[in-house]
Amino acid sequence: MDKITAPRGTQDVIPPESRRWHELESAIHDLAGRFAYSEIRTPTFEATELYVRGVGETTDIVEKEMYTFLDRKGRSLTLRPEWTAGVVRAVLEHNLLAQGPLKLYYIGSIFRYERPQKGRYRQAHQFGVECLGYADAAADAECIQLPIELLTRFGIGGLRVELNSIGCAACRPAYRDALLDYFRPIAGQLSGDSQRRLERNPMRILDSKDLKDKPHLAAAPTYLEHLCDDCAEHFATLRGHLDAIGIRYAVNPRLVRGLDYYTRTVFEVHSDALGAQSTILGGGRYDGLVEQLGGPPTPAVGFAMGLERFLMVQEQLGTVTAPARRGIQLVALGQAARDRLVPVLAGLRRAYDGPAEMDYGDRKLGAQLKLADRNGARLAAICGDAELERGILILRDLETKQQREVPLPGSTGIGDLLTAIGEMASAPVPVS
RNA sequence: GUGAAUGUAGCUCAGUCGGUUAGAGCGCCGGUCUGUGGCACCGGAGGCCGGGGGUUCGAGUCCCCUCAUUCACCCCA
Repeated sequence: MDKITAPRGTQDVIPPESRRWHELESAIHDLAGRFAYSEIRTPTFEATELYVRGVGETTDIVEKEMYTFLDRKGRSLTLRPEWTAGVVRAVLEHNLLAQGPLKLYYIGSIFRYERPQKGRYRQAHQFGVECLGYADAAADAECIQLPIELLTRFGIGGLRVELNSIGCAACRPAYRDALLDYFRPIAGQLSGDSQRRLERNPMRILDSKDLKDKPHLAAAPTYLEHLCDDCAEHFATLRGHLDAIGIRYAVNPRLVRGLDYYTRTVFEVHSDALGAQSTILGGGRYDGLVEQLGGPPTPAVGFAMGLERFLMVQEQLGTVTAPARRGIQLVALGQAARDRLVPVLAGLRRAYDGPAEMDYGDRKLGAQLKLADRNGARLAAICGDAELERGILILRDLETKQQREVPLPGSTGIGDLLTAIGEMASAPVPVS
């Protein structure tokens, strides 16, 4: 029989790697809080129709990447390929916009049926925010600053921040016509993909990497020349904000993004450390989406960041720090000592603010100290027959090798032991 | 969906022209050291050589199929 393995494009997060995930998630919750975002959790699957309408019928996501299935009653459901549509659905369902602007963040899985490669998986994880109800460019600036703060906090540099504006419903038709005027006469020289894009979604030709298309892109009309007054002013204001905040970016007139709902601001952050899938996060403004999904006209802006990619970049560019020694390992020599230490261990786990561990096997002293070392404990508390008889524990600092004796805690509680542990664990670590 | 590379111990990898009992390093367990970790030395456990079929006296090695992984294309996080 074949071994059962994780499905294609999925991954197990196992120790010690899981620690890095936990640290990242903690930082995300902290940072989102500082920016005054509240967490939202939506279902892992939604009605297929939501994504078709929300993400756009002509997008790759909807055309070929969705995990869609029928449930037992024949309803078409789809595993979440991105968060925004589901978040907006939930916001409307609970009428959350009735109370004014709304700032939400999410963290969790997305699913896309794609061929896996470096930085791309069938189940991936994203952190993102949706800032609903603000048309002002300050909201756009906030959505760019937030993820960059996160990257900075993890010591990740060397990033490219790209920015563009892709206009609004007012100016898009004119720009679309300009694009068509430019590309139609040369359609025969474009790649097959781009020829198809020409009628359905001509803006997508702009970010083609096909060698047949590239020569024609440089001279193509850019949206920046066709923005309406309002869009141009919004873009200028945003650029002013980013300068004032101290965020460096490059305007990329060919940045368009693959989801239909974007308006005005679009941005991406890239890292060279990622290989071909260099986007670590992307986002933009989507002023029409809420209305399109049946809600009131509501300006909105947000971003989504790939956690796998974040961790991958961090590993290469950031400072992945080894955890400091922490906690205590109880070392019991023999069954009697082990029995005696069970309540001590239980007490430590109630009152001591650090990992408290004990080997339940019959390993000898050396082996248990090795275990303590590997577990990253700062202290070991040794107890064998001699110590039982004397009613003491030997506390050993695994860093400095200093030892001292403390009374074996009895029914009176572990206060003295805690004090001793605190004193020893705060001793300076010799620099090696 | 297309293309290429790679699948041998928990991990990273050797394995000659097809040849008899498949190796190393790291890790793990034990010993040297009856109760003091990291170092050193010694020993041990651990393998359907991804799976199936074929060629051959004989296959980890050659051929076919299949599965998986990786990288790239498309596109995205």
